[in-house]
Amino acid sequence: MDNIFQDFTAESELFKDKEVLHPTYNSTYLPHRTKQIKILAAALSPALKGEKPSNVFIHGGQGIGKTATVKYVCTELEAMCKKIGRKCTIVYINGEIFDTQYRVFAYLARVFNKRVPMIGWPTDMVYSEFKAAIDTEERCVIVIIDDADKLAHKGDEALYILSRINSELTNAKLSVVCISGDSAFMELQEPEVRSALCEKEILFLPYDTYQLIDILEDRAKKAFNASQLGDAVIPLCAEFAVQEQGDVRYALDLLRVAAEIADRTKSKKLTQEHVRLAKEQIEEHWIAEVVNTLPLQSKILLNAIIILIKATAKRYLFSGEVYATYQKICAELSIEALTQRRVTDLISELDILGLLTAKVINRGRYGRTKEISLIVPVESIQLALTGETTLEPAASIKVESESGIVWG
DNA sequence: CTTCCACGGGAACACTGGGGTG
DNA sequence: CACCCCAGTGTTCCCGTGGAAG
Repeated sequence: MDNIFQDFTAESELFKDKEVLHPTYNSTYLPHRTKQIKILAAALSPALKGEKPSNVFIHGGQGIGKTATVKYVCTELEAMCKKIGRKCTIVYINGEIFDTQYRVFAYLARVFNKRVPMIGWPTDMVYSEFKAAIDTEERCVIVIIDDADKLAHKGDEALYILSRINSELTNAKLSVVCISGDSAFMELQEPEVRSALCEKEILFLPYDTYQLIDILEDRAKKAFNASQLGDAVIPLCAEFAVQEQGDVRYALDLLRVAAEIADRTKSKKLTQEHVRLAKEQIEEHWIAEVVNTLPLQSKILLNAIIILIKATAKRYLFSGEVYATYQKICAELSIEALTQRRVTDLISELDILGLLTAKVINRGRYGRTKEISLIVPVESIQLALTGETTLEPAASIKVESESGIVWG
């Protein structure tokens, strides 16, 4: 009997260093971003003279090098400060994880060795702890807030406070670098906050096909044994990524997954066909991942939507019918149904996640509603939902066009 | 001009999981 | 220990509102 790990022991013929293709890999090779690097470096350079760097607002689409650029410039700055003996601390905060005012300041305080619980204290107390911690000596603190838009709706108070903290500091100086995938987010801030945080503004434009090819070729050189890489594989990845707004991460994922497929099937060469397969697999995985991490109520809602779509064969659904079906399913499962108000929000969340689109329309005499349509295959969602045992009884629910619901 | 439906903002509430104090 | 304070989350309740069909 073979050992179950037998298949995994073989050295890959294709990969030299797979890490390079991973999204967490920090590349210092940032072609086509020299302009942005220069502007950012100039904005932060006052730190070298013990002056306060400008607050910077960086925006542009997903996976086009914003974070990588900032991290690169900051590492360089830190190194230079060390060399010339300046105190400069750079704190990186991901607004998706630290998404409330309290969490941001608690984390910041902890970075400066204050013992602050991650929950429990009044926020202003946490804030004073942080302030006291940094103001003990002359130093420069640069706070990078990545995905600042994620923080914005629940914790935008934090941005406001950070934008004016310097007036309360005597020794230290603090600057904020906001990174946002959503360019509109800063417009929603109060005018004073906006002008304070946007002393410098840097826009990242999506990469075009040729720039993507550059980046991918560099990584591929490090990741693969060159002879195994088929022609036009990289251009194809680049092309697909351009369709995803020039997302490098997506392009690298494609390349990595394609290579894994080639590896698994023991192919001699990495081909375009592998890339196409990878594209499908990534999409499928993504849907499964998103659907599975949804709260139960959203899964029920999604279930209602696919049942309706399959039963009526309509391209668009209206919120009224979706809610009615949702209620029936809840009844069947003996789960308390949420109110329509709440379900409206859940639908909007599914929209943001990218599983469906929901457009508000007015049907005149027939009122206001949301026009809902899935933007991923019904089968994929159904597949992803099959694991959910709670939903199993719902599978028997049948729907008759407009008139209502019949039990099957 | 009315009517209709549900959108979506806002307040208020219940709960949770942590604090500090007497 | 009991007790109240605090931030945060998910929800309900209330309600003003859009805008084309009738």
